[in-house]
Amino acid sequence: MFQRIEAVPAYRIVCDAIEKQIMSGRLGAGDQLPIETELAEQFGLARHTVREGLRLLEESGLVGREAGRRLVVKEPHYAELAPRASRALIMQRVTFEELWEVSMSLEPSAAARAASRIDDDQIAALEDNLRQMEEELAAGRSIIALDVAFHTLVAEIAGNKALLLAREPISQLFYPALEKLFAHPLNCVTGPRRLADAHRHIIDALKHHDRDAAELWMRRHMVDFRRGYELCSFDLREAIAFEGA
Amino acid sequence: MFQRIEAVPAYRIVCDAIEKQIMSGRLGAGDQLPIETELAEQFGLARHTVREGLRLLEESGLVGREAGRRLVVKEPHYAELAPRASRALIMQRVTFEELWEVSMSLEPSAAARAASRIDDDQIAALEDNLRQMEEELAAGRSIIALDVAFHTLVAEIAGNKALLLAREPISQLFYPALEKLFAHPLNCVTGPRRLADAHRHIIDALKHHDRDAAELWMRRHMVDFRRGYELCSFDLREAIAFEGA
DNA sequence: GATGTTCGTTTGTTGGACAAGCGAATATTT
DNA sequence: AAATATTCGCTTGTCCAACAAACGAACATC
Repeated sequence: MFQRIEAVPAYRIVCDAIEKQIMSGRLGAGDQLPIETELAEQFGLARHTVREGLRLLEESGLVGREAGRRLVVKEPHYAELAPRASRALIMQRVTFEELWEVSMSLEPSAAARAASRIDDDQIAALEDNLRQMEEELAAGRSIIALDVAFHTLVAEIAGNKALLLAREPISQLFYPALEKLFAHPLNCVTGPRRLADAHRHIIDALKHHDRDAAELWMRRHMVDFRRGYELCSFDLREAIAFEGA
Repeated sequence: MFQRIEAVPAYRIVCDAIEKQIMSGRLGAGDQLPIETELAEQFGLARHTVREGLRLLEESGLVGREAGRRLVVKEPHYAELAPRASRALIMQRVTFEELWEVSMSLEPSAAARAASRIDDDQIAALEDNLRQMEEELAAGRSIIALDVAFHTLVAEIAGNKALLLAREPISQLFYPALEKLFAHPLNCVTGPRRLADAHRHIIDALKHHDRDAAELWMRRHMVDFRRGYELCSFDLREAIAFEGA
């Protein structure tokens, strides 16, 4: 007969109100928010209550602090949204197989699209990534961060904001998976080598604006990744490990 | 020569500290957090500072309030993470084309996977969704929410947590796109009808555990969606409109 | 022209305080 | 005895008042 009532604390209303101003365009990226005392006065609340609302906004990525100073409205960036999503997936004990399946859908088509749109600067950025990778490889250091960065670069070149946002949390989670893979004796030498070679092929395809080749090599690259995982007898259905830092 | 220094406010340290406890498993989903005064004592901070940290945690979805009472640790759910991501995409003025492209990668493979795993209860849920849709259709009401729900159902049946998280923000944004589409005279009648028919075909394929048919029909369904958009001479590269509520 | 001083502004932090909602225990009524 | 009312303690949400630290700007000094 009556609807469920749930009280909304004032600090949440503050957050929603400011968010609404932002989403409606009355506050745009770069604009400064009024100072806390002024907000408190406008809302008719204590400064502290307003501050709690601002913390909510801050964590949602809509506003940011500029070097300890006044809060400014921001466009949330996929790189800030991703960690939260990654955390959620870890807590839900996502498996390698799940991550791989989604990447298998997204990465090849990202490569294909990137092939159509890539320009010289972007080619240079990819080449640079590969060069650094070769250096680290020669020095016997880890290339995992560079690998994750490479794939993000390709996705950025593809120029699809939805794709970028969708794939980043997943991409980040390959970090621990790759670490595990390259720590295994069966893969610690050939694995990174094959990875760099695949990136070489992908870059070549992108350079020639060859959609099909880019897609194909990306697909092979992903399949190879999974095969390496299986070769080491890792369980594809086991939860991805927690990455400490 | 020296690294950049940036002061970290205490409330953020509080957030990070508690988050670390959660991610390390020392605090698991369902556990209650200590009360605010106790946290303040342990951290050696004022209660208010701790509260601000808790607001950050709250917005990140790691803790939640149970009916105004004590905070409990939660597993962030994709349905809570999605709105933030959707907002980010709207602010970045994501286009229909971008959303469609990603969905074109994700939805068909989700359907294929769902075909392998679907059980009777899930079939019933889909059938129920379609039945409701037919009702709304007959009553001349909007079927948009049911359409979005249908696709989310299929993704849930696919049983891939990473997929679910990746697609939901995008799926949500088709809401305004569909509204625009079905408001157009060219599509307000045939559009919803074709949509329901496609869902019928998809359900049939899923029922028979026919991966290929499910994938094919989902793909056709998506292509049809785009075609409808083009038919109405809508600009695929225009930013998706802001959805008020 | 570079460095130091002063000062107002704004945020981060603290302390103490109180009302309201909730759970549990206890008292009261029928 | 069962249902209802009262009381009480706990915890959160909110408020008020205050101060330290960082910053920007204007000004003074060397």
